[in-house]
Amino acid sequence: MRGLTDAFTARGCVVVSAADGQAGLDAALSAQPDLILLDIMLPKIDGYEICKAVRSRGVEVPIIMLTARGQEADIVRGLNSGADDYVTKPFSIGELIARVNAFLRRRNSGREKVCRFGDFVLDVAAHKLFRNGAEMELTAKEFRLLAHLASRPGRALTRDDILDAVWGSSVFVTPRSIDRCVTTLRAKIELVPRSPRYIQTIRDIGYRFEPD
Amino acid sequence: MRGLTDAFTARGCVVVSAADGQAGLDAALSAQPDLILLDIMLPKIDGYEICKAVRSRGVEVPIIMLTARGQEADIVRGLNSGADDYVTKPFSIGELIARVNAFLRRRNSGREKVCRFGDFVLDVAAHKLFRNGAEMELTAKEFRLLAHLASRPGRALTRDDILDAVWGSSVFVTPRSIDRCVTTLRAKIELVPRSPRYIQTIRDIGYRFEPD
DNA sequence: AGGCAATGTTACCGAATTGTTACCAGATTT
DNA sequence: AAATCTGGTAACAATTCGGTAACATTGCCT
Repeated sequence: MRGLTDAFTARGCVVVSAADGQAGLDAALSAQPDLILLDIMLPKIDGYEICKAVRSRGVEVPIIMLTARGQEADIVRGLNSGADDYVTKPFSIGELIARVNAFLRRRNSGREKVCRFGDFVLDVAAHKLFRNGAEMELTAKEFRLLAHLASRPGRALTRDDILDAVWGSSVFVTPRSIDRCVTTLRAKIELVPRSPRYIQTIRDIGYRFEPD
Repeated sequence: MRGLTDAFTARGCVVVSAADGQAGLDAALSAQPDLILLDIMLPKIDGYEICKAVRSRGVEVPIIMLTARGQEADIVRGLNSGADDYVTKPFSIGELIARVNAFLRRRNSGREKVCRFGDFVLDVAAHKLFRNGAEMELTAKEFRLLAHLASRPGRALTRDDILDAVWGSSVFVTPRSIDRCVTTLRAKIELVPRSPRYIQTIRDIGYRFEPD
């Protein structure tokens, strides 16, 4: 669909297109797009299967299906295989763009890549932490730990959970390594490390990140 | 639209419906729904305005618009005023439900379970207990005990059962440890620990948690 | 190879939690 | 009514847990 590609590139999007189902699936998994437009009628693998395959890999990116068929059963089937929206041909480019925007807007407002707390800004993508606009030095472990805590604000995280996410499930380290990392991290971000405001310890459980 | 209300209540949803735009706007802001179905053609205020009004209050709940009009311009306008999806009449209930599910599925990933009783809120995910909004300090054992009791309200739990769930099947402790923990827990949450309202003892058996 | 920073490990300390024991009161039984 | 049983609870003891300093190790850079 050259027309679609042109329309979106003209709007400043970066478009990756694929000729058939298998190629599209590979592209979806490797290119990590912000949104997927998926035609149902495809050579080799049909759109429903692609959709399921993508979702089964844990990819949660919005998927909008495009199809000539307008039967209710198809729509239901499409949405149930993991699509988020469904547009039937013929559709106008304008409508499609509006729907795409609706998803992108949502994503941008909801899951921002930066995380704010107190007078800190944590930019995960850039791997940087700022306090009042000034960049702070964090070690790799400290950063990952902070990012993981901050990504689940207000939730109690067990030591195992943290170990898994920050150190990786395969490595073996003493659970005390967490404490040590927490100590150094607190020394950098907490005003009073002895009575932490952000990284709270839950005795016998683990830690909890408390924004603001 | 009685048909819609019935269809969703039948599927276990709690439905709040409103007769006109103003009422709907009020309801949307006060009821804090998980999703809004919004008819465009409404008396008093039209759907686009409602949509903008809801969004301008910072409410980010998914909004699906329902309309008889299928013109591209209307669709674009709807999505641009903050709607996430747009369904044109006539539509089938099945399709609508599928679309609703697509949004709710997306939402449900970060669902938190809290447990309310009296003027307490027990937030297991955050590992916190609140009384009238004020956080209370509980020790790990107390918290686990309370969470276990509260997760089986109104049921008689044997000492063995509690020992297993809270202390773990592998550890060996005197059954009296339960009593001690119950005592300290009651001291914190019961108004009159001597005649407990929530944690009742069943002689010769164990305890029972009585919500409200 | 040497130096340096980051990270993991161990040990010790203090504090808080938790288990145990003992004693008491009320209920139940004989 | 006395004996007995069960649970509440206070007091004490033991244990556990997390903070942190000191030391060891790893890996990288020159």
